[in-house]
Amino acid sequence: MMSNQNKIPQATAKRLPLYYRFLNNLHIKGKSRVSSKELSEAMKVDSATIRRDFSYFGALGKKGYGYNVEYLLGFFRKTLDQDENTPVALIGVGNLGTAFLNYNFTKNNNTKIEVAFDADKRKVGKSIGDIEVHHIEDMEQNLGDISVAILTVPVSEAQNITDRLIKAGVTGILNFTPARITVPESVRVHHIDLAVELQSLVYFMKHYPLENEE
Amino acid sequence: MMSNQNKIPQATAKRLPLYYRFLNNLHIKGKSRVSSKELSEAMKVDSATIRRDFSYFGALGKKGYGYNVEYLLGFFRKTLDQDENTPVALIGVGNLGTAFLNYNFTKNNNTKIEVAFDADKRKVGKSIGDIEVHHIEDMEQNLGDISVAILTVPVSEAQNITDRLIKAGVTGILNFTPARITVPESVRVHHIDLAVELQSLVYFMKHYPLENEE
DNA sequence: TACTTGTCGTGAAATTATTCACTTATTCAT
DNA sequence: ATGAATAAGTGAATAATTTCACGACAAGTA
Ligand SMILES: NC(=O)c1ccc[n+]([C@@H]2O[C@H](COP(=O)([O-])OP(=O)(O)OC[C@H]3O[C@@H](n4cnc5c(N)ncnc54)[C@H](O)[C@@H]3O)[C@@H](O)[C@H]2O)c1
Ligand SMILES: NC(=O)c1ccc[n+]([C@@H]2O[C@H](COP(=O)([O-])OP(=O)(O)OC[C@H]3O[C@@H](n4cnc5c(N)ncnc54)[C@H](O)[C@@H]3O)[C@@H](O)[C@H]2O)c1
Repeated sequence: MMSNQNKIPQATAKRLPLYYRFLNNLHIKGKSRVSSKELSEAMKVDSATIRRDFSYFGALGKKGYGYNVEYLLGFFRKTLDQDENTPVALIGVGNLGTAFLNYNFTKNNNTKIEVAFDADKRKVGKSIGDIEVHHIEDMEQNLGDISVAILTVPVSEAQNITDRLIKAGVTGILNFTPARITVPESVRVHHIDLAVELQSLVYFMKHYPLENEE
Repeated sequence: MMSNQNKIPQATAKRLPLYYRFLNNLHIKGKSRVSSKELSEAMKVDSATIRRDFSYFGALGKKGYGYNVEYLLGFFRKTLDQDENTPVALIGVGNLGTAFLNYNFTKNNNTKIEVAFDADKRKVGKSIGDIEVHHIEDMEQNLGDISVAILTVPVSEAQNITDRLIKAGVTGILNFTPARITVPESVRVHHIDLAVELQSLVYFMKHYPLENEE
């Protein structure tokens, strides 16, 4: 079962949480049946890609019928380990960090920020979105066994904090700073570079003109 | 005046703003020469990929020497149209929207949020990060000829606001809502789905141990 | 000058991802 | 029951991207 899991293409794996959320929404709306075509229109992913993605996990649907929403949802809940909660730490309670604390990824989601750190004493001791802000100096004492961190500190602090996080046992970092941080092979980093995203959107608009109106 | 054939691969185009920012930083630091290997280590992009990416624009380097930082930077400045400013509108001045307004993508960047809209009268009339917040009802009157929008409204409003943006002439949207919005062929949407990013990081940590990607 | 070193640019190979298009199982209407 | 419609699952084709690995050439050195 586990060796099978490793065979799933990364591109597929990245879409799984999206599938899960849409199925959950369909389930909440009371829909019991759905086709790859419907999913395709809702999620803007080609229907063949959806069928292909699902097929890596076996035959989850029925020919001529489609997919049973509840069954599929249950399958993905297990696959995405939605039953165990994953605690997350947030470092840097500034503009972005505060936004994340207030939002806290609560809906359809097993991830939750459980602790936050900042270097600014005016922020320490406060609670934002029910999460207490600790001083960064006490990070190691307050991390517990959390292995996932969201990094929203100034770029100049990014590598230094990263090193400390890794020493403290963190193995996954969602990095919002523009720094391309250096980590050992055993640590996974996903970069979300908002300035790059905006610039690249503008570049595509200018250089890859799209068809006009359907 | 623009857009030669779609010669440049999309994967390459997405990395261009990253290259630009790093070159700019090197230039500021007074570095005049750089190799693909150095760039690779700093940006965590394979050196062959960097050379390949650059080569789509011609022979920008010198064998045995590397790249001249100033020349390369100037080249990408033109390529990325860094000399013309691109005004951006932000819709939804909530947690995320406020963070973006305060930050405003100012450094090394030709994009700037110039106007913001919200439905909440308590927010209208205020200025955040020097950007005035207008009422969403007056959006069309205050958009001017802005063609890029950042969407940070509640998911339930996403499609409705999108339709209005497009009618008002917007052709590019950076969508932070979980909604997969429907747009005509002529409009480009980049989705940044933060909950999906976090969940997918966790999935990769659990199922792809000891490998690094991106 | 001649030799050594460094590094680009790029064909070719490898890998990864998407899409086509067809077979087959199932449902549904009559 | 029967036939038409539907839609999954998938082999094969195609497309996109990355990576290998090497020839060529500039720069530095003695
Ligand atoms: N806000 C945005 O819209 C935006 C957009 C793109 C990128 N970013 C990046 O995200 C990061 C955060 O941005 P922001 O706007 O929230 O910045 P911010 O300055 O508002 O917040 C940074 C926070 O980190 C804290 N901090 C500083 N040093 C620290 C340390 N050593 N340990 C712990 N906390 C420390 C500060 O006290 C502050 O609260 C930055 O790297 C920025 O470049 C932000
Ligand atoms: N904040 C996060 O960390 C986070 C993370 C992931 C996704 N998101 C998504 O980003 C979006 C914004 O999140 P947020 O936390 O900033 O939400 P928020 O509720 O804090 O902000 C939404 C803002 O939009 C305004 N608004 C409501 N209806 C509007 C309308 N019709 N026109 C204009 N403005 C309108 C509200 O007044 C509010 O100020 C949401 O769709 C959310 O799902 C946010």
